[in-house]
Amino acid sequence: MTFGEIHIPFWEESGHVCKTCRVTGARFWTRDESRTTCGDSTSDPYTFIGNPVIEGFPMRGRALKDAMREAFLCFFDKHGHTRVDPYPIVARWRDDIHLTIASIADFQPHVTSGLVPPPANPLGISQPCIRLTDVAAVGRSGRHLSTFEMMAHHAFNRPRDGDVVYWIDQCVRYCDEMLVESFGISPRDLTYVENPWSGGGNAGPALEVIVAGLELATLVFMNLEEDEDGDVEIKGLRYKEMDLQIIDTGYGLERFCWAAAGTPTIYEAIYPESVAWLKEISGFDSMLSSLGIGVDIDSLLGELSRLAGILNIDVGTDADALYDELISRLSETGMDLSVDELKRVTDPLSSIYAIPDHMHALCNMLGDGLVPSNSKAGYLARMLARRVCRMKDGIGASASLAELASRHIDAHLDMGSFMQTREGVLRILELEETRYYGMLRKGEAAVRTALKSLPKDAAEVPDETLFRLAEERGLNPDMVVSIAHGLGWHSLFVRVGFAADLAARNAQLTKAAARRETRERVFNLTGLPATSPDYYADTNATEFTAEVLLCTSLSRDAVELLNLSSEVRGVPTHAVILDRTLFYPEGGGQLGDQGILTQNGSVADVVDTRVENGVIIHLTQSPLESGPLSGIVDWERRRQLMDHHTAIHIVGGSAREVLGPHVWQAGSNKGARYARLDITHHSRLSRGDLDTIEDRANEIVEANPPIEKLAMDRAEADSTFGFGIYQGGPPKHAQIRIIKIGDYDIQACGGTHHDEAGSVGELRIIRASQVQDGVERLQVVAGETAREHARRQERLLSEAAETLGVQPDDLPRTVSRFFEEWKSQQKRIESLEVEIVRLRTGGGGDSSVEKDGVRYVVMESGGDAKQMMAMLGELTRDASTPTLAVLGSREGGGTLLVASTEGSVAAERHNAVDILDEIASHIGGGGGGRPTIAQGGGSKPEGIPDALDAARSLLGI
RNA sequence: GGGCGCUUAGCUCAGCUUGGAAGAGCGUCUGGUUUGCAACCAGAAGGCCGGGGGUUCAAAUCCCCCAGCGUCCA
Repeated sequence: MTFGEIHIPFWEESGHVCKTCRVTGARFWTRDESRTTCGDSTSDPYTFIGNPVIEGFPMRGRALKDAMREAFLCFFDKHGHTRVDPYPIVARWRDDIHLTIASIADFQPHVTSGLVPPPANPLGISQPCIRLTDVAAVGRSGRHLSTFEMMAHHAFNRPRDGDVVYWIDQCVRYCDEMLVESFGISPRDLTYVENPWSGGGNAGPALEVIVAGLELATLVFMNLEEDEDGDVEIKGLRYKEMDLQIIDTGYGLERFCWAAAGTPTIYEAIYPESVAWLKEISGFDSMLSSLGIGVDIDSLLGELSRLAGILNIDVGTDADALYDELISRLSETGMDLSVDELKRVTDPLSSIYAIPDHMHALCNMLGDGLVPSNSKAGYLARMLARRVCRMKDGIGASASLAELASRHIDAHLDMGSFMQTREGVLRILELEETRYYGMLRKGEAAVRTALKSLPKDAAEVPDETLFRLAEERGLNPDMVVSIAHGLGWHSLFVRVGFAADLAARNAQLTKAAARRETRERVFNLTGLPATSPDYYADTNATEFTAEVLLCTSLSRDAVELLNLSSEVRGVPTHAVILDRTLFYPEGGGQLGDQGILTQNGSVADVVDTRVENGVIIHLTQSPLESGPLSGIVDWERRRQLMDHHTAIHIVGGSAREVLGPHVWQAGSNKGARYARLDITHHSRLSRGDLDTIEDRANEIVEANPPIEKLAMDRAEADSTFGFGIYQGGPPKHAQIRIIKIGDYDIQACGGTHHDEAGSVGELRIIRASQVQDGVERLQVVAGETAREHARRQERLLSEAAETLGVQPDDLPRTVSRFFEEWKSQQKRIESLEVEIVRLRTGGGGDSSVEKDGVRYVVMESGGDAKQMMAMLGELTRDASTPTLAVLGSREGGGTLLVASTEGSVAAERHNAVDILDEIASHIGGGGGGRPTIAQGGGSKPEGIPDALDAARSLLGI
């Protein structure tokens, strides 16, 4: 028996036989002795279309999903599973993925690694998921979705401890019984295909559950983890058995719905209202009848779906070849139509199908408090919003994005379970749509410029141009071509295969970027026990005694790697590890403590404190011996850090209250000199907004609620307070510390905080800046720093006011008056200079010599380069008097200008650059320019007369 | 988190590759013209070319830093 083969008593008991698929070669189990294919091969078309295989579910859309979900969960309720509420769709408890992509993602990494117990065992769940990897196929394949619910039953086993809930045999029994009993699937239609799974460092045998050509579920038995010394080898990697062995199942809710509805595509089963409405407002049916194709649309769609299920529609596949294939397959079933006709049906239809799917994903993401952005998870929301905008415009639907959302929410969602309000979602989508059209408008100019050199009858846009427009301007090739058509390039089209090349190019760039350097470990701490963090017991304590466990010197490279904050004064030379400490190490955005360690009368300055794996490292400027010492934390600094940290929590709570539930902490930094808080928000913040947030924050400070510090298990904290507590990022431990400031703000946080909010004192939000789209950075000062900030502002004002000799109140008016005056005087100087030039160069004066129809002007003009240029203009611009002028000035180390009247005999006869090169040596410099105008400079102003003489003799005058 | 791009007149944008007199369209103002117009003609005003360094005889243009904005990817 090799890896992945599954022998269980259930097979024999239930009359299953093992077969090998004649198409794919896969091993599969079936009750149908005559079967020769596994059910999931190119020879297994969907047979449930028009002929549902799941019975007893006559409803459609949301009601169908609700009924399916309930039937599934109910079955597992009855079989000893605890029902667990779904997790949010934005995976904020993880730092490796942005969106929840599977039910098991809820329990990674801490539960699956064994660090934290599962919320229940075994458990049943229906987890909304979003996967955007195949987003391009949504709407086209008939079965792809970007968002779906993964129904699942999970069990977590520890066979080594004799703690086994159930394993493969029981899992398959549950699955089989449920499909047959609860959903009325005919046992003979079921196949179980062996398809071992591996990925992300784990592996295990797995079964795909197939009915009527449709994969309904996957049962994964995760029991292996990557290990160099493991005894199982899979795809070149070695694995060993895990302590924790996990039943990881996934049942596609929407696929169950489809199988029960038997509709041509999955979209009609779950979004029937949206599909019908979009067809209506886009005039799809009238378009169809005007097309006059003699084929029944429903049977055509059903046939397409059947085929699309077989033909693998992927991003980057050659669409034309696919269409040819479809046409020939269709004609086999008696449907004759041209590629063009087929496209005119499927192109708008794919949008009509994809829009509800995208809206579902988008509303879920925004409902969970996500703010569209140009990076991270927010970008994924923006991408979906823009895809919808493009598609709805493409099919000529007049509804706005917000209208689409409004209808979608009414038909398919329950806003009550969301963090964001309905108004909030619609408002954000309005903004997104505005941005989208702004981008398109700007895109028009970008396309015009990029294509400028391309002839109007060109057929192809250079690849490089398309790549650049896509990356810099967000214009995909189709958009570029359609904009170009509007601008007069009528024959342009996107070359076949370009989309695939673009995807490949992105993949390559991504791969290159992924080669990230693994961070070097600065300290070698092996064998050291975790330091006792005594600062938690009493955040006001500053003096302590402890034992030195280790003191090592720091190399310059090590100091470099530490990336010290600007608040660290001096360079640390040693790292000191104690058994216990009151020094708070940098963490959760709060900078490390400073202070002193005293031993036998000698004092070591602690300039910063860090932590690695629970071991706290004091960075000192002198070595210490093993043995006892006493330490004092710089209380002034620590107090300031606490002021700032507590203030940041209060401001976060206040911002959420003022701006809305989409406000999340996107990062923070708390030093002694200032603190900043990055929050997610869809618009720029005005000073008025900041004032409102600041006022509310100060109200909270004045209300002086107690600050509770609770230690809790992760699962308990999740269920008590919700996922909002992970403002500071994914939790790193099984036990987490909760900071609860009244009811204003509750977060998991490892920082040091006051015991009462009032201790923060004064709190001010100095300014807001945008760190990325959708993320605003608030600069906050509190306590003494707030007072210092106010003093500093006053000083700036009074200094500036003093210089101008006015009162600070009059500064804005005075400054703008001075600026206006400065500008108008600047103007006046310029016009006077022009006048001077006119006076000095009138007719060339005495320096003018006429020879062979050319006027020669060689003179020392004075003035700077700009004035001289103006003079040259006066002298040479008049085409009726061909002129060659040579001007010199002693300013700026000596400046020489040579110019001729363009297009005249003077220009034909002389090259200004040649003349300049000849004479520039007299001022010890050089220069250049065009044949009709040259300028140069040097470092010997006194050589100007010589240079001009040289010019005269050169010109023979 | 990693790229790439943009910032020039009140607005929308050229100019930068290859350094050499700061441009266009729209808008504004003045005058003309017209029964009338999102009309036409003539002219004018309007620019710290985002900020700061550097290279150069010379920088909107090349290099570095900062800021603001946009966009792609993870």
